[in-house]
Amino acid sequence: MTDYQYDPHAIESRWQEVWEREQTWRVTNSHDADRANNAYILEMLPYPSGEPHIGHLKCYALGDAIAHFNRRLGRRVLHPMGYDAFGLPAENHAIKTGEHPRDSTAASIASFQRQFRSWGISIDWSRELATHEPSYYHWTQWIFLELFKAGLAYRKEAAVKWCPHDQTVLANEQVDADGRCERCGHLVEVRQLEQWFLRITDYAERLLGDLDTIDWPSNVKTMQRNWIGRSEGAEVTFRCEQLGIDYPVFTTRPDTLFGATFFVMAPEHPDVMRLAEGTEHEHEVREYVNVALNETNQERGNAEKPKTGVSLGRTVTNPVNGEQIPMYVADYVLMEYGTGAIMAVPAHDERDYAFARAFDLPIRRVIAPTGEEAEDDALPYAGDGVLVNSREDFDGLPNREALGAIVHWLDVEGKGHASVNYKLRDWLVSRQRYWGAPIPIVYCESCGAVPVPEDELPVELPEIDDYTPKGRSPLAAAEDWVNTTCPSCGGAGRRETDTMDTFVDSSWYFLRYCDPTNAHAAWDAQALREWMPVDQYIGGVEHAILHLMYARFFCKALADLGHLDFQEPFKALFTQGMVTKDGAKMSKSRGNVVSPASIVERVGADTARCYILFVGPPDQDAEWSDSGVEGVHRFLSRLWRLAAETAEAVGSASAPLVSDAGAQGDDLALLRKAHWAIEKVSDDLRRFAFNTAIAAVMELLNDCSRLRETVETQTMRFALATAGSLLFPFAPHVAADVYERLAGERVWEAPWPSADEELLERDEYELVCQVNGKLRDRVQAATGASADELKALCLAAPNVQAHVEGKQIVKEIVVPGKLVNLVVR
RNA sequence: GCGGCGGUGGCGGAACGGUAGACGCGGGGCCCUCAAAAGGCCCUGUCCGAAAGGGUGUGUGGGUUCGAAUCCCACCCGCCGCACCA
Repeated sequence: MTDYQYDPHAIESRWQEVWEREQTWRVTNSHDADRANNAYILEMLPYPSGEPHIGHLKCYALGDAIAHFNRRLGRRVLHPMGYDAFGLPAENHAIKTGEHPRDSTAASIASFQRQFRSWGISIDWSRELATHEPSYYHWTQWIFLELFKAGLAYRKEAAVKWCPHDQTVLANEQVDADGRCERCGHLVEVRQLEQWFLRITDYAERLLGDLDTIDWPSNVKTMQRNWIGRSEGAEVTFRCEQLGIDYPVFTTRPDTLFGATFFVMAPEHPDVMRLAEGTEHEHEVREYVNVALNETNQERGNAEKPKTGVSLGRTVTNPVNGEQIPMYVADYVLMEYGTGAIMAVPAHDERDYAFARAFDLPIRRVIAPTGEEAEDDALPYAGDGVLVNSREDFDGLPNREALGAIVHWLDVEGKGHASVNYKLRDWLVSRQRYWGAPIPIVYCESCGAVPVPEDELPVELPEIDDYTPKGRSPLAAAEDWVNTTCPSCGGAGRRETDTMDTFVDSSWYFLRYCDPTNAHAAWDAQALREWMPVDQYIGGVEHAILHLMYARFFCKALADLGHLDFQEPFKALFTQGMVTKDGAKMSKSRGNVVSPASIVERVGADTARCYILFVGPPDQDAEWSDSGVEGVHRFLSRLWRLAAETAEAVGSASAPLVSDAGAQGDDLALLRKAHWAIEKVSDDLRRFAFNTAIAAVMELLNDCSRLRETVETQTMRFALATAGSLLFPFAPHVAADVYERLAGERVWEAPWPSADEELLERDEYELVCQVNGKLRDRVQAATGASADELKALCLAAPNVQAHVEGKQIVKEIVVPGKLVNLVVR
């Protein structure tokens, strides 16, 4: 017999050439196709920087398994690939080296393409896109203008987060908890600047409610809910009589209104200086505000910090009782939440209590605990109870009831109304950077901000020499480009020089894949109907808030504008866990990076892909282990060798594969194992349990090895071909090779195998015999045996007798097909 | 503090309320070999025992059940997200 040696590189390049040449994974749009038989499987598109890392390998190995499984089930599968090519890293690289971002991005994209091919990912390359190409951002700009025309994109001056290092503004979501820039780690400052915003807050309620309609991991949904931060309460108006100004506040506790003893405004509140002006506090207030504004959010956000603030020397009227209560400015009140001003109820709020103690302000209890908590007379008291010290008609009411009654009363009096508040802020999308899609707006002295006409799109990025940010967009230096004519009046105009946040680019790319080469529109509605929404989206949990929220928002906004007929872009989401090494995230600084290229070089793509799926549940973090990789490599080697030897013994692979239920002995046992594996792998694939699916194929192969000498060649042929067929979604090259050798066919053209019921059924099984719930023996039982027969079998088992002897059987549990449990005393 | 997820051998991890530890790694023994590599076979939670077998064992303590890693209650620990959000 020939001495066979598994050679992954030869096998992998051979099959990759076939797939390349025949464009095997290409799908066409077919208008009469049944949507239910189409599947859109999508992994988050990579940001092309340097080379792909292990996380990419995991993501695409995972998605590819799902894509292949769906194809083998007979579905038409859309499985495209693209690149999120705009962004700061390429631009920072350009600042450092002078290399055009387009060139460094192109080099990185080429590296990603090479590696995706070398991994054998089943991509429809005809739909490939990159967000920095004018043919793509043409439509990013078009979407922006659609939003602009609908009033969903607007410009306003606002206190914005500014990164002094990157010299650009950031979205709230791009500032981390320490108040640092997510990209470069520098402390972020607050600046008042004119910026472009997208009105995502209009969609807060729908973004929240529709979470219930999608099949997403609960932790991602929770993160989105937290981020949207909905709270119910009331907006209540407090009037400053001295200046004749109304100050609405948002409160979730209108039931405590009678306990409001002072009023606090955020340092950023535009009226703070006006209020203090001319009072003896003016100077002190000015100093306090200056200090507060220079503090980081983290400093201000520290709950342990003693409360600070300054009196404004004014009062407002508490609308429920007409009391004049003093006004303060304090940094514990945030401008971005609610109205930037609060009513303070020290008796029932910890922060207000701390402030009241520090400033010696009155504390009035308006809720008294009842029942078990009646003993609790400590303040502040945030629990429920009955109203006291309020008004006769409210006193004595349970506070939850009083809340509604008070809001109703305020409404009637015109002093307030029920209200819902959200933490979610509008999305700041303008960036003072070069490497992004230009915002297609022209400013005109007489017409204002004018959209660039559709037939002039795309507004292409001009060539510039200096990418260094100087507090304004580098695009401003391209004078020829900036100076243009107003599309509206034909007079002199200046182009918007800011570019869009790259999250705008990635908020709609999944739509473009459906119709990627359309030169006349972003997409054709019919093309979208064939594929959208995405059946299965796959990516890292780090995008739980930003990307996934923005994409949902785009979908809803575009649907409202009549461009889409669905509300949610991603029906199902799967978030993969990280790949760690030595217990930590891989990073260059730690020096624990494992490059996919080096693994593929050493053991081949099939082993790399299989290992990363085998190591554990894909949604959990996985520790990289070189010896674990070797184990998987041994498994694939054994499979391939045994298949090659068996193929040689069979001679011709053209005969049909047979699994005859009439087989006997070891042949029957091996066939059964094969059918068991079919059942197991199919089931596991449906629930993304790739690790146990691969383990099942390993078990099948172990049986093949063990029974190699004793079974018929045709039995072995069937078992090994089945192993190859089942392994195809995970290790496509070696699986295709094995299957071709044994079955003479292309495995991806063969339907997914189905288990033979007759072979799954056994005429005998191992009956577990328990006494008092403890395993005491196992005996062979016939499949159809009655409960009485099973009980008798169990009683006859020697080790059962030993434990039943001399005792009384008080209960018998018989689970046919499983076990008998005898309860004795 | 609030919310989510998790805790099983030396390690990664399996287990519809029904044989805990599949599969893989690591470890041990053996075969093949002049030798090694590669490959193959067997053993491998723990304690008692020569073995048969028995005890014990899924973070801790209770509970439900004939039977609990799994369900319920309380707690401990770890990870992730949010957090002066009015």
